[in-house]
Amino acid sequence: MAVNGSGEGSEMLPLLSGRLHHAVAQRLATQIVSGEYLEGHVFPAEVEHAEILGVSRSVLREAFRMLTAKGLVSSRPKAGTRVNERRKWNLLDPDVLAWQIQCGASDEFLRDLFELRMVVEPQAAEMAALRRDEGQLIDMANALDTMEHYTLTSPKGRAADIRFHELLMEATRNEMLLALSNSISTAIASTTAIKHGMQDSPRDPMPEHHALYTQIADRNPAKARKAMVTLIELAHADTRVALRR
Amino acid sequence: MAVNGSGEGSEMLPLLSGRLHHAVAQRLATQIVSGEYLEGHVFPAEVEHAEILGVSRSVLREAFRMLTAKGLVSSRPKAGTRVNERRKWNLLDPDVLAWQIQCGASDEFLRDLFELRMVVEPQAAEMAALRRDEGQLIDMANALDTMEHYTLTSPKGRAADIRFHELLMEATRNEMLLALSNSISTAIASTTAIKHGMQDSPRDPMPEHHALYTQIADRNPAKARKAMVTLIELAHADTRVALRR
DNA sequence: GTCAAGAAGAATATACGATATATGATCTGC
DNA sequence: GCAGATCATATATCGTATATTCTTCTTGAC
Repeated sequence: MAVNGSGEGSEMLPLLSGRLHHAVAQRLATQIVSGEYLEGHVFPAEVEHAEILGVSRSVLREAFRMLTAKGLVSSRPKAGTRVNERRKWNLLDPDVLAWQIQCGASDEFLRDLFELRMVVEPQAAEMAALRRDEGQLIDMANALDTMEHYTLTSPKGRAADIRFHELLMEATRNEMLLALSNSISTAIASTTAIKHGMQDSPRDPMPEHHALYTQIADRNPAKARKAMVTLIELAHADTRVALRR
Repeated sequence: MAVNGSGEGSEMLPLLSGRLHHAVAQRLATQIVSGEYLEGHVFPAEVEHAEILGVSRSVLREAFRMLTAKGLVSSRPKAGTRVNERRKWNLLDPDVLAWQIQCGASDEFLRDLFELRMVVEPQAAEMAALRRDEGQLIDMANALDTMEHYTLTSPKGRAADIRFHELLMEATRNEMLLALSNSISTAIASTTAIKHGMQDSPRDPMPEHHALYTQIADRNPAKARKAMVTLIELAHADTRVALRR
């Protein structure tokens, strides 16, 4: 079998959770987004690289396919596989977003992320207020209830939070806004987990959520927008203090 | 060798342009987004599927890795590989976007796409007007010049158009907005190519582009926003008539 | 007799290694 | 400076072994 031969390989593969190629891809991706391998870096030749990592070439190749699909690397015969310039990365890919947060989000990253939210979500709140149907409204109310009950300190509460925003985006009846929201949500989820993983009591996020819900229920686009702006501003402030800036 | 054995394989692989796995991935992706294989569809077992397509299993697997990375499919042992529900697709991935247009964009798709542009780009124009520097302004002017010279009927002209919007997004100094714009641009580029591939004279798009440029040069965020709104509205109208709706 | 829980089996993706080919960057010669 | 040869490299194929998990059957209890 010899997954990790003699004294050889790095063998810090993260405990081999699921599929191997996925683990390898995650490992390489993390090293890339963390800046350990910077733009233009060429990886060792496949055969050598494979035995360094202690996996077969097929696994390594499939891992690189995933990274290629997300724009992180590109490989050409003879030239080898190299790290792409940042502008080629699929920054909105959920995985890429998650990896970046996992590797310690930079100040600029958080600024850009919340700025993007501020561009998209207030407008989306307007649209949701105009287009939502009764079923979505009920689901949103339920999501808020479970969110209030479990609070953001528990995974269930955070899931409800995500579900609420997802329903809101669903109410815009625009698939692409929904996709964008999904990407952002997964990113935010990580920061939220960090934020509430710390003990210094996080502020209660329910008031602004209820306010937003009310405006959407009332079909009031202008006020829904303002409520969303407030919500994002508070979330941004919370995240900043939680990450000590 | 035996890429396509006896009377067997489908062998309609699109002329084997670049890498094989890429071609296979594109073929499968196209069939998925076109609705030929709908949500929940399970593909044949790897061995069988590979010989149906006339490629090796490794190639097929690597192709599926790419599709998995983009959320189109997911595969588990014993269960096989199946098409994911649409809400799991990375709709903002440049490739996914391009594939969808290539397969004939639906009305809803175009509506969503331009709605997304209308949400993001006017705001981005505001930010660009406030944050652009002189270098970017010069590059934008050059892009407009070449765009005007070659017109949108030539690839060079279309490239200049894309470059102009890219520079605008770059001027927002927000990496994620830039990434989002890149995704949208590639999608729009395809429609633009179609639009100007038809003879019924396309309207001259330069006036609104120059107007937008002027407002950004003047650092006037409010007017830049309005100029962008106008530009998008016109583009949307053009696309709609070009695609006969 | 019906239903639920558990165990045996089978089909499948996953992983490994060896080998052959095509590509393109680099060097060589003119 | 340009054309061709060279050689390392990604690419592609095949055969085999393993791990997973869905299916099905059995077993047991109600």
